[in-house]
Amino acid sequence: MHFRGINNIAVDAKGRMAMPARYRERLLEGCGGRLVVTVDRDHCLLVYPLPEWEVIESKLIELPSLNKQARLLQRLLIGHATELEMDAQGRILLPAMLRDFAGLKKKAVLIGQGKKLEIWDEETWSQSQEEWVTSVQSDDGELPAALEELSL
Amino acid sequence: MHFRGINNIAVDAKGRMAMPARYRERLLEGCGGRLVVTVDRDHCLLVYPLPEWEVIESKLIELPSLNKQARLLQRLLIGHATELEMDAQGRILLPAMLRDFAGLKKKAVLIGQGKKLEIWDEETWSQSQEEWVTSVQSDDGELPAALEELSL
DNA sequence: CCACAATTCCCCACTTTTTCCCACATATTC
DNA sequence: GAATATGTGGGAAAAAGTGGGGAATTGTGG
Repeated sequence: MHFRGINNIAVDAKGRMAMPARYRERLLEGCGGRLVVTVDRDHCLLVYPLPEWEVIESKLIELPSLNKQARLLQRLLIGHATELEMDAQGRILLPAMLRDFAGLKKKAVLIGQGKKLEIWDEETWSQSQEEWVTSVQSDDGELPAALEELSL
Repeated sequence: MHFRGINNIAVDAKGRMAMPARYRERLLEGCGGRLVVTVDRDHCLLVYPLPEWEVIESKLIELPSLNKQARLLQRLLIGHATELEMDAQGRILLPAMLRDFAGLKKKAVLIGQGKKLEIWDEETWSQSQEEWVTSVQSDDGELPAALEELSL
């Protein structure tokens, strides 16, 4: 019951993007099509089903307010969080401000990431992708313990 | 209940490939023909029976979201993981994006690797294979502990 | 409070992709 | 060599993706 996989999507002139059909039924059942979009440090957008988001939001709010990193995270994530719904065609309208943040142009990419979805500008995604493929295998020195033990 | 051995397979114009007959019955019994394909850093594709994949996926999701290496792995593996089923002829349709990633052309190679299968472009495979035969025996200096104790 | 502008929403129509099915070719087995 | 199983290709129906017009709503300024 997790999001996974990659989809090419088009963002039209009005800032709408069609949710892939395979996700729609699940989104309607799971949360009545109510979603929350916010931003990520890596300059992509995050899409959560509303109930999932609320869990994350309360975790964020609980963070110590005197910690600078925590405040930054709160402003970034909670500050940009926008609730929106799918229209009758299964599309969502991304607010202009969030589109700008992620540098979204016409072509975008939607990535399933477990509890959430990520939206990337296509160009940004493919560039980052190449870097990752090489960087993941190169610096094996700094891997956290959990990663070292991972068996695929 | 492990996959092993190597098969030459053809990828047709629509991106379909026939699963070797000896695997089909097992795949239907084990997971109702439900498979997950994702990518590997070595530019090949990995095919898991759905239940096997879900184990790996949950491990990945549990990794700390603030760790950069973890995020890269998540985006690479979960981000490309696509669920698919065999059709009536025992074929699977590989998404265009994954075919591109692995550089798949008409001729490919399917390799049993225990819990999973690997799909390689034939040319890439034969090239890599030669390199490995030489490189595996050369760098015995940096083996992790588990490898040092391995008795073949 | 009204008028105007901008944005959002809803609907329709078109294009592209995916899916399903059938048919044939090739290989294996008896 | 016939019969079964496997591999391969392609066509057509269905579904999904895409774009745009116009109504409705919101917001702004006079």
